[in-house]
Amino acid sequence: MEKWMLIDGNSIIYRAFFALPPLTNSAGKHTNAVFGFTTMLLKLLEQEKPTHVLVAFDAGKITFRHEGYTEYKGGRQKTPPELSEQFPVLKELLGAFGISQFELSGYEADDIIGTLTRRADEQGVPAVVVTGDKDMLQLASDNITIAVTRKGVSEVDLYSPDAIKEKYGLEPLQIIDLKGLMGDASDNIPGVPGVGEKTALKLLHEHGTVENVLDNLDKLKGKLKENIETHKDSAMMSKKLATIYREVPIEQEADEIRYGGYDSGKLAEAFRKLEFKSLIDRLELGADAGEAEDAAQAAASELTIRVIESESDAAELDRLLRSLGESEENGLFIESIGENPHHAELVGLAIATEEAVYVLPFAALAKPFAAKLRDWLGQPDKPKYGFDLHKNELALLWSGIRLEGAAFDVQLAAYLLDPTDTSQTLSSVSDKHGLPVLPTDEAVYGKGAKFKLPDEQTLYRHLALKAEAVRRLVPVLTEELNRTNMSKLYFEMEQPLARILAGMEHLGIKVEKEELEKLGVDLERQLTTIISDIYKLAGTEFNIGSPKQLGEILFEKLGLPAKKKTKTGYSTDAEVLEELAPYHEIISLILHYRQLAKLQSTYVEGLLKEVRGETGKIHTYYRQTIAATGRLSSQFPNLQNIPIRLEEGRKIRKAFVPSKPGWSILAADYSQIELRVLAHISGDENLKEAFIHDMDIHTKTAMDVFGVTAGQVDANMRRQAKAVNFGIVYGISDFGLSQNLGITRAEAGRFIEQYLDVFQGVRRFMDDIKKDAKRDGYVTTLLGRRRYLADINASNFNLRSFAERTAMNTPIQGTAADIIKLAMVQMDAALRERGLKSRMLLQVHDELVFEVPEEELELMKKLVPDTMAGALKLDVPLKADVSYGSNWYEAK
DNA sequence: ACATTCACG
DNA sequence: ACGTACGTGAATGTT
Repeated sequence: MEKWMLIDGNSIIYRAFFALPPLTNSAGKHTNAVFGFTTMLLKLLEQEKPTHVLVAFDAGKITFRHEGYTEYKGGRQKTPPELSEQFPVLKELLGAFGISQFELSGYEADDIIGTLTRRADEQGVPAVVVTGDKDMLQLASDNITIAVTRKGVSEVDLYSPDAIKEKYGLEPLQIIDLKGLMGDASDNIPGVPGVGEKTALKLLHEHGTVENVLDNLDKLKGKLKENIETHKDSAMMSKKLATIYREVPIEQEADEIRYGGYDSGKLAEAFRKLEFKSLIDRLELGADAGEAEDAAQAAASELTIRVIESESDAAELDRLLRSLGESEENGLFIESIGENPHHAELVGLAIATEEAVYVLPFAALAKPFAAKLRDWLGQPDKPKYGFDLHKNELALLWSGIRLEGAAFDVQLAAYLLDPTDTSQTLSSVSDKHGLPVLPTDEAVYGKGAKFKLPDEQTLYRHLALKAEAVRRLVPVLTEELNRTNMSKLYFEMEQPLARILAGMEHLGIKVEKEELEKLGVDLERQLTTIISDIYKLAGTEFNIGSPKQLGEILFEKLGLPAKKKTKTGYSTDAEVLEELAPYHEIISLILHYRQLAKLQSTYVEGLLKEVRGETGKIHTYYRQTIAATGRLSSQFPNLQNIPIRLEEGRKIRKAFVPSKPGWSILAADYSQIELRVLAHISGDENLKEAFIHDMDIHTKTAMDVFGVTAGQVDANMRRQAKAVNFGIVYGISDFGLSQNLGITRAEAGRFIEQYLDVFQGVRRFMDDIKKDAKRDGYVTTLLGRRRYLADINASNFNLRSFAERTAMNTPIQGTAADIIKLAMVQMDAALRERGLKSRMLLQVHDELVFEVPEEELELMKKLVPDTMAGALKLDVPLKADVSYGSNWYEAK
C-alpha cells in the first residue's frame, strides 16, 4: 500500500533554525537547522513509514504571487547567513538519505505540494504533508493529513479534516477564507485590519466564505463593518494570495519519489561530516555497527597484526625491533585506563611499522624477554610517533619504564591546529583529517559504569588500528603544521614542553599533611559555630550548601528581595548576597560559611586526598591540549587555583614546602605581562613608554584617563583604572566594565572612550584585530598560535560580540602563554646546562615555582627572573619579580 | 549528567 | 534592541 510524505522544506528548515540553539561543527559550519530537520525527518519516517517521500523547496525570489501583489512576503528579514549556508548542506544530506527533492522556478514549495496532493486525491493514495505553516491545512482531505510542527520541530500535530473541524469549526478550504480575513504577517498578507483569528472565525462560522461575508455586510455594524467595507479588496486579494496553487506543471511521475530507505554507509558518512554523533549512535551507524564496523574490519583485515604475549613470541619481537631499525616511520599507541596518568592502569601498546602492527599486552612489556623493547622506548635517539606521549610517558614512569625520543605527537599537533576542538580522541582526530573510520573507544570499551575491556582479539585489533592511524596521521598533520606556519611553535616549544611537564609532574611537590590538618581542625571549629548561628537566624535547620534551600529561606521565609535568577531558581551567588548584606545579618554569615566550606572541602580535604602516602607529595597533571588560548590547565588536583587573595585561604600555601630539609621554595611571577604584551602588539607609544619607564601601570592609566597628575591619583581612581585595564585585556565592553565597577553603562562608556583616546594604538589594535578575525576566521598570537572564531561573522549579536571579545583577548592571553612556555623551556635547559639541583615544580600562568637548595639560592634569585624576562624580546621590557621562603606562603 | 558556586591567573 | 567581561577545575546539590 502506497503512502506519500510531502515535506515543505523551506518551512521546516526555517522553524528548525530558530528553534535550535546555534550549533557548529568543528570546521565552524552551522548545522543547527539541518540537525533539527534531520531529527524531525527520522521521527516521521519511523512514525509514518511512507513509501514515497519528497522534499519541496521554494525556488527563486519571484513567484506568480508577486505579479498581482509586489509586496508579497515583503518586509521579511533577509535569511541569516547562518541559515543560508545550511541549504546546500541539507540538500546534500537528503541525497544521502535517498530522498527526492523538487523545486520549480516561479513556484513555492506549497504549490508543488498542493499539486501532488491533488494527484494523491485523484488516485486515492494516502499522503501526509509536513510543514510548519498552518496555511497548508487547506489541503486536508480524506486522503491527506497535514502534520504541523509544534515546539520548534520536535513534535507534530496531525490534522485530518475532522481535526480541523474540531479545532476551528471550519472545512479545510475555509482556511483560505480565514487567511483572507485575518491576513498573515509573516507573508505580508494584509487581510482586514482589526480582524484577528477570533473575529475571523466568528464571521466564517456564520457566513462560510469571504464572499458571503462581503455580501452580508448589512448584518454587521460599527467599526467592524466599516473596516471590512473599506478593505474588501484587500480581503479578496488576501484570500487569493493564501490559496495554494494546485496546477503546477510537474512532469515527474510518482515513481520518481519512491523512497526505499537510506543507505547506512552514505548516511553515516554524511552524519560524520556534520558531526551528528548522537544520530550516528541512535541509528547505530557508528563504528561499532553496520557499515562502519565492516569498514573497520576491512581496515583491520588489511593490517598484519602480530601479537607478542610471551617469551615464545621472541621471534616476533626481534622482527619488530628490526623493523623499527630499518625505517624510522612508526606509530606508537599506548593504552591506559583512567584520566589521571599518575594512577593509570596500563593496558598494552601497539606499534605500527611499514610492514605490520605489533601488539603487546602491558603484562608482556613488563616481562624480562621484552627488555629490548623497553630499551627502545627509553632511547632518546630512537624516534617515536605517538598520541598523547606526555600522558604515556607519565603513566609508564610510574611502572619504572622510560619513554624518550618523542618525534611527533598527533594529539598535540591536532590541538595546535584547532585548540577549540574539545574532542581529542584519536578517532575524532583521525576522522577530522580524512583518515578511514576508526572505532571510537566508547564503542569498543563502553563508558562510565559500563566501561569494560573486550576480549583479547577485539582489544588487540583496536590497539593495532589506533597505532596504524597514528602512523598515517603523522605526515598529514606535519604538513598541516607547515601550511599554518606552526611547525616552529610545535617543534621548538610545545613538544619539548611536554617532556618538561611530565618531569615536573612526576617529581611532584611536597605537602605537609599536618599543616593542612591543623587548618582543617580550625575550619571545622569555625564552621560548627557559624552553622548553628545561621540556623538560629533562619529559625530552622536546612542545607546551607543547597542553593535551592538557601534561596527558599532567604527569599521566601525571610522575604529578602530577589535580585537575579538562574535557570533553576533564585541566584544566591556572592554578588547577590553582598547586595543583600545590609538587609539581614544572616547574609554575612552565609558568605563567611561559603568561604570556609570552600577551603575545607576543596583545599583541605581535597588536597589531603591527593597526597601520596609514600612520598608526602602531590602530583598534578598539566594538560597541554585543553585551553583555547594556549594556556596550560592543571588537574587531579588543580594547583593553579590555590587561594591567595584572602588571607584565610592563603594559609593553605603554608603546606606547600620543599622536598628536602634546608631547601627553599622560590617563586617568580611576571609583572603585568598581558599589558606589556598589549603594548608590544598594539605598538601603542604611550603604553610602551609607560613600561619602558617601568611605571605603575594602573596609576599611569588613571592619570591619562582622568587627566590628572601622579600626585592627584587617589586609591579609588587607581582602582577604577585597574578595572579599565582588566577590561581592555578581556576585550572591553561598557556593560562589563559598568558591572565590575558598579557604575552606569554611560559612565563606563566614557572611561573606555577616554582610555582609547589616550591609547590610540590600542584602539587601532582592537579595530584591526576584529577586522582580521572577520576576514580570516581566526586570530593568532605573536608566535603564530591560532584560534578559530566560528561566530565572528554571526548575525546573532551575542554570539558575534563574544567572538569579537575573544578576538581581542586571545592574542594577548595567548601570547603571554607562549612567553611563559618559552621561559619554561629555557629554564629547563639552563638548569640542565649548569648542572643545578634546583627543580621547576609548578606553573601558574604567569608564575613559576621552584625548589632550591641553599647553595643555589643566590644564583636562582637572578637566573629565574632573568630567564623569564629574557624569554622573548619585545618592544617593551618584560619583568619578573622573585621571592622565596620556607614554603609557598612565605614566597610572597 | 547538569547546574551552581567559587578558587586562581 | 540585543545582554556580556577572558581563560580554567573541583565540590556539591539536583534531576
